[in-house]
Amino acid sequence: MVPGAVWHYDHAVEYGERLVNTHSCIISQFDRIIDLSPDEIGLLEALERDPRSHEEGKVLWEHGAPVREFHTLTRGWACSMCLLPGGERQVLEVFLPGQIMGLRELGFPRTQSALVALTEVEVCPFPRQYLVTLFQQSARLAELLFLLQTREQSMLTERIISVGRRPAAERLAHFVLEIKSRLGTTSLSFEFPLRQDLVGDALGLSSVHVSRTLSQLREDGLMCVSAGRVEILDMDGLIEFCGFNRAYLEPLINWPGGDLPPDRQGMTM
Amino acid sequence: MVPGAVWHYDHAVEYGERLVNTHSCIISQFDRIIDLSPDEIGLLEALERDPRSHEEGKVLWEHGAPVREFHTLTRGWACSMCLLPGGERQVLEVFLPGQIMGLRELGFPRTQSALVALTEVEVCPFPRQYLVTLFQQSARLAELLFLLQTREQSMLTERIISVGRRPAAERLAHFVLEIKSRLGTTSLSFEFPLRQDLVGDALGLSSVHVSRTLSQLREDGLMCVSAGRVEILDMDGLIEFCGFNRAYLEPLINWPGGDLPPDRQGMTM
DNA sequence: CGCCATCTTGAGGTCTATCAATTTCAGTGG
DNA sequence: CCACTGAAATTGATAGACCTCAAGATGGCG
Repeated sequence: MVPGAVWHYDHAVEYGERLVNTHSCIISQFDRIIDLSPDEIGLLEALERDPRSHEEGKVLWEHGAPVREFHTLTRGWACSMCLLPGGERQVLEVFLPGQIMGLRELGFPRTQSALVALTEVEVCPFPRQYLVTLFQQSARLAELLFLLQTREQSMLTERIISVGRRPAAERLAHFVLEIKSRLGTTSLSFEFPLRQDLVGDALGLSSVHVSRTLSQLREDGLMCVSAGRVEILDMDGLIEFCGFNRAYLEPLINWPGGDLPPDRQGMTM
Repeated sequence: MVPGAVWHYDHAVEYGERLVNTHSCIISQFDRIIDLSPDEIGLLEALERDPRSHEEGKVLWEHGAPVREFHTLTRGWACSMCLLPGGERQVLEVFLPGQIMGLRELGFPRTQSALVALTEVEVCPFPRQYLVTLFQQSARLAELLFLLQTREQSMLTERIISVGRRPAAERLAHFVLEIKSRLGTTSLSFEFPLRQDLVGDALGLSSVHVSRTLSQLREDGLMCVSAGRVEILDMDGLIEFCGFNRAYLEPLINWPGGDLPPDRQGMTM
């Protein structure tokens, strides 16, 4: 980490259950992957220069809208979703603070999915063209964005595995463990503001079956999801139960810092 | 297109049913998205300098192997897949000629999935480090790679929609139409060298159910999949039936060529 | 001709969806 | 403080989609 950049990080405050940096949510995410120069930090700061609040349910863009801007998420939860002709929904991505939302849309003239706030959120819009600027001004940031997208992609492939091949209970367990891992919390109890119908739409299940299956997981002493919170009752049991391996959430640290790290792909949390 | 680059394209030959460029498979793909300079073409040519043939079934890398190199696919079909503890498989991506395989792995020290040849293939390996070089030497190529990844990502999200919310018949129809669109063939009959168990593993179905459902689609006069070929019997009917919209396969043309194109997101093929 | 992989077909069972009724609970106003 | 309200969650009953197991058909290939 660059010494001159330290001041960016020293105002972190306990915010709910997550350590949120008052200056830059994005940078603290990125900086875990590569060491950022002051110039690079300057470029990234432009990504969250314009904070705006929206209430739960706000549609930041519709499916099929022209792709004009992206948003960084600095507070709250959001998701991308599609509506099918028959009225079914499919949730594609769940966004947590520190993420840039909508990078996937960059390659298209019109959005491939809707973007919706799941809680009250704070987002910072920035124009599409700024990303092009960023690519031109810093090859390392281009790499960084690319790496972040590989992580997004791995979350999508892991979802395909869940929906394609895991039974409902394992799907739910895996989903919750992914969220926990992404939140970076070590606590066995954390906020989880997703309603059951939304979880169902993320995992290809009906809300009724989500309810039943969560009851089952509770009776089995694995986890308890209710009232906007998750309580992990048996961490090891859960990991074992759904075969969770957090490797797919861990892009390279200090890239491209040379050698491959030793095999860290354990089942540990 | 740059005049000096024309010679790269004038040796295209009819190869089976697809137009394959004898000089560079990759470049002809990329060049549809942005105009490439001679320098950029030179950089890209390094990606297919070292062609090698492999037989059907060859494992190019195992799940969990160190990420040391990527492969461009210049002939044949391949796929990425995961094996689950219970022995189930999930096919994640199907690769066709002209694609760089494994970019998704760049962000990780070890591969997140296996890479397997589905037919006899010709692939060109190149070292991981070369991508970093490429990012440093050309911001436009970095952008281009990023755009290609947004397309990969959209194929993954579309698969999530299929597996999560579409019944088996629509899943199969959508999958076949995606392949047809990606092959770029206008013919209603084309090669399709995927066995039914593999299709099932891509779509979260059992091979038995794939067989039954394909029979159904044949009886309904929509399409006929057999003996390594697809015959589309009723193109409009198929598109209507599964709600196929090829927009997610069409990244920006001549990016960043300025204005957004008019709404091309029709249901046309 | 026989062998093997692949595909097909049948029967029965499991998982999940759907529909509908009930409960819970936070918010609201009397 | 308590009834009223509406969204969300739970529960029960039934139906349907898909899976598994197993037997038979098909077709390429030595």
